[in-house]
Amino acid sequence: MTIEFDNNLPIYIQIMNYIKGEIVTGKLKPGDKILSVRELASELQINPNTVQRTFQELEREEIVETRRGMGRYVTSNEGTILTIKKEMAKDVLDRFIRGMQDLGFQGEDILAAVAENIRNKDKE
Amino acid sequence: MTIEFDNNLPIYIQIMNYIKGEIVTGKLKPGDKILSVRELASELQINPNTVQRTFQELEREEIVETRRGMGRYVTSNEGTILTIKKEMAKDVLDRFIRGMQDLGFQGEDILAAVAENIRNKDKE
Amino acid sequence: MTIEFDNNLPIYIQIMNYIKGEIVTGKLKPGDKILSVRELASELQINPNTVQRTFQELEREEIVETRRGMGRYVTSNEGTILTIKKEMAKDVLDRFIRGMQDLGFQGEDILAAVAENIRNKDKE
Amino acid sequence: MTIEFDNNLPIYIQIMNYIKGEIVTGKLKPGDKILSVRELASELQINPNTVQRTFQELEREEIVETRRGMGRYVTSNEGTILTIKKEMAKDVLDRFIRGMQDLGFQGEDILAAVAENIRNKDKE
DNA sequence: GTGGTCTAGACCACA
DNA sequence: GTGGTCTAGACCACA
Repeated sequence: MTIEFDNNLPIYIQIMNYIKGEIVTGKLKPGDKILSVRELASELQINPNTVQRTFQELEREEIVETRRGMGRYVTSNEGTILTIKKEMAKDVLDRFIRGMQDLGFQGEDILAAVAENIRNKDKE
Repeated sequence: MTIEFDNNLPIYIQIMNYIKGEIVTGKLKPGDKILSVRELASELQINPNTVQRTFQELEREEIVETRRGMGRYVTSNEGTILTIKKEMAKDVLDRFIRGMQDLGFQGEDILAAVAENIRNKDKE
Repeated sequence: MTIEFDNNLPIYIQIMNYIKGEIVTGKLKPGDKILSVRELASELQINPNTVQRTFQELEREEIVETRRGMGRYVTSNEGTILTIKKEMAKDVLDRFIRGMQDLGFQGEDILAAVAENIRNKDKE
Repeated sequence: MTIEFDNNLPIYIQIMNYIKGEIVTGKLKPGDKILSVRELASELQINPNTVQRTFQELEREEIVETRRGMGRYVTSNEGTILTIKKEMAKDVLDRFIRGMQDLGFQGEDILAAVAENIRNKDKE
């Protein structure tokens, strides 16, 4: 497991996004055990405080739960996971549309740009 | 001129984006004079130093030029403007595609989501 | 560490040049930790904001890197350092040659002037 | 007459250097009449105040003199011109040597760099 | 502790 | 008037 950190975003947010991605795409399944703070910190070479904060936030969103003395687990509540996935997707999409509109692109232009981008990615 | 500031991004970045948007969409044209540091600061109700920083960054991107003692102007180089517009669009688009892929969406799903979003926006 | 400030150049530029000199001459080595903003500010008796600006510029030139919450470090990329050293030397040299030519000195005269200057310095 | 202005140096200094260069290299001779403030300002497309300041400084250095109602002239005192030429050359040279030393170059290295630079310029 | 941002306000060089 | 620099000091996010 490696994450390429981007200097503009707090590390704890980047780890959060990474873990949420794993859960939302099913690579981490409901009920799966998660690495401990220490394990994750040493694997990513970052400060345990930072990992701690990541988990706090994930718990606040109820996508991760702590079982006393047994560690942390992906929530078993699949509804929560689906909701978060939808929220994240809406967020990404809205930010995109707004960004393109700020640059002066209209509806059809935007769609065309996405279509072209995807076609190019497929060719690679 | 008003900007709704978003707490997550530094103010000077938000003003930058706003001005770049104005230039890139042609609302500010090549060679146009830009508000002075003091004018913009008082209009936006923020500190002149913050505006100063905005302009410095815009200048570094060569989308704005300073003429000593005479104020700042949108670059007359239309090529620079076009380049920046393309960079910004690519950035927005790539970030979007990556974001959707991280959530487990594939090419066609992404396109469909954009299409639906645009159709809904049109109805509003 | 002391720098004699020259009134003609902004302080933050002078500190930049000083630090770049330390790096380029190997007194500060790749990967070395740099004084923090607060430390350097108190040592040089100048405002932390001014030091902050120095570091920002050094970072933009990629000769210094920030590790969040951990301080700043000389880049580990020795290529970058070498490139900057060459750029700086070219700059100093070109400025010199141009200056002498503007005064009406030709190639051999310039060389002779340098040779004499160096010989005199050696005697001191 | 055109000067490529460099954004880092005040315009009035750049014009000063230009005129001093003309005098010191003999393109403007002792006793020659100099363009008026208005003429020079319109030719260079700059503010007359700026030209005015240039001339003030040149007069302070006694390399230019005003004759009441007749305009400004290059000093007829050739000694003054020679002195200024020497001062300027010393300045350029000292700045150069110091710059190279700050980059870690020693006497012979510096001489070699100059020699090479001149040889290359000759080839062009 | 460390850097990043921002305000408030001053002073200066330049045009 | 216009931009550039600097000080003083605050507050916050991050590690």
